[in-house]
Amino acid sequence: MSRPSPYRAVKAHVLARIRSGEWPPGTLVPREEDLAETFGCARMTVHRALRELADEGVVERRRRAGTRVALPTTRTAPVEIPRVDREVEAMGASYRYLRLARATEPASPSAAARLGVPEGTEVLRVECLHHANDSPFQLEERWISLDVVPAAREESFADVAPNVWLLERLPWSDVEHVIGATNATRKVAGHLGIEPGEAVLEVERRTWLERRVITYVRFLHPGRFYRLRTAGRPG
Amino acid sequence: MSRPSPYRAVKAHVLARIRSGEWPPGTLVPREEDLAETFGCARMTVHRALRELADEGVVERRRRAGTRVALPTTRTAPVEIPRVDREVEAMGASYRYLRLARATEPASPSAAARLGVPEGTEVLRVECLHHANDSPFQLEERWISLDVVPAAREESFADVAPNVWLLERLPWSDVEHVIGATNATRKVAGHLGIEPGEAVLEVERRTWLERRVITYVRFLHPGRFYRLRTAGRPG
DNA sequence: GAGTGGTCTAGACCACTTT
DNA sequence: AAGTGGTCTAGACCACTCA
Repeated sequence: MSRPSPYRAVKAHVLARIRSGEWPPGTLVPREEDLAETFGCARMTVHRALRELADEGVVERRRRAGTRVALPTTRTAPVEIPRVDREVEAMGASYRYLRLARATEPASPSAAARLGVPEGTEVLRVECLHHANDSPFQLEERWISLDVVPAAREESFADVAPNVWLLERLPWSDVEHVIGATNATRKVAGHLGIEPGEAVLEVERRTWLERRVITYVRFLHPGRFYRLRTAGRPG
Repeated sequence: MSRPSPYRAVKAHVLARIRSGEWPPGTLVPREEDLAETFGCARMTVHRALRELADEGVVERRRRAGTRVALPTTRTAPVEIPRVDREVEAMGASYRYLRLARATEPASPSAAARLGVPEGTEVLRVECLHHANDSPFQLEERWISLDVVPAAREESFADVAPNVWLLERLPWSDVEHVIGATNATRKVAGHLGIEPGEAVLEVERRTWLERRVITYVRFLHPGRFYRLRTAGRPG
């Protein structure tokens, strides 16, 4: 262990009491001023420790009412949705990208709804496949709003994956994910090298730049092989 | 809008530059001291703003090297895994819990591995079903380590869901989730009221208390109806 | 060695909520 | 009205990392 800085010491102290069960949910944590005196440090130092614990959902703070240990039921764990190419490489496998289709076309009702544009607006649709060690790992179907990203009209996406291309050019302000499970259609099964009807993990993502949808994308993964993983702590 | 506090103003200023594209990834953000002068505030105030942006993954900071706009590719979005009963109620549906089975039994090899106990150790297995408006919403199979939670031996779980019971009694220090898709077996399909072979969303969760696994649980949701959802921002 | 961020202090005043 | 957290200041010194 290294010497913990004072604010870390305060955090650790409070967390240890909570985890040991000594301070069950609802317990009133000592006032900042008292903790500062206990630890022989400034109130700002204690404040930072408690503020971070509050940000992490470990405690709840209200002026006048003080700081209380939060009910663990209100806490949720973050799940990370990784970028496929990096994930493949992290597994020590070789990554390969293959474009299946690219077309500018009038937005279908569902695509228009998801991109937030009028039906029939010209949008770019790209379909591609990501491989790990030459076996299909992710099937991607993507719509890009040409209003927001006009430069995409000139890009073939034959060699560069759309997510890489987009991320290098555009910042984003909001993102939404929807995760579900579905049965592989014959077409999907053919691309992923599985049997029709096999379960596939479906991740849909919409990305915004200041209220306008940049892109809507649907990823399909073979359910037998692919998992989303995460680890988290309450604090 | 209300008057933002100075540190929020600094955060907003930096975020706006990044989102507008004026500061693309890799751009060097002004030094704390310079920003403090620009905003006419103390360096600590700027520091807090930049520290929060760094915690959120928007910028990367290194001593001597300064603060740089992070590559958006390194950012990930959090997904919240909600508690089922609350989720059902949030949809305006009525929630119902049904215990299917409860038994203390020697840990099978796979259960032992997941709980981190020797094979054959006595563990508690609970199987139950969660309903929304009387239709099955989630099938749950759970193993509880009796070494860590001896009190569970006396609880029937006939009326109280294990997660609620556990959360009211025990704090936790770590959690891991694995999300995948699988095909419903005949038994699973029967419980969930779907056809065998239909895609189901599978969420596995392990919860630790200081290096010891409290419980391992596997949730199965009908893929046709259930989705995990999230929304996030880069900062 | 020099320049950046990381942390801390010992105050101060403000904002909010409960009494 | 009083008590709590929320924020800020104007310094200070330390830790790390690059040149």
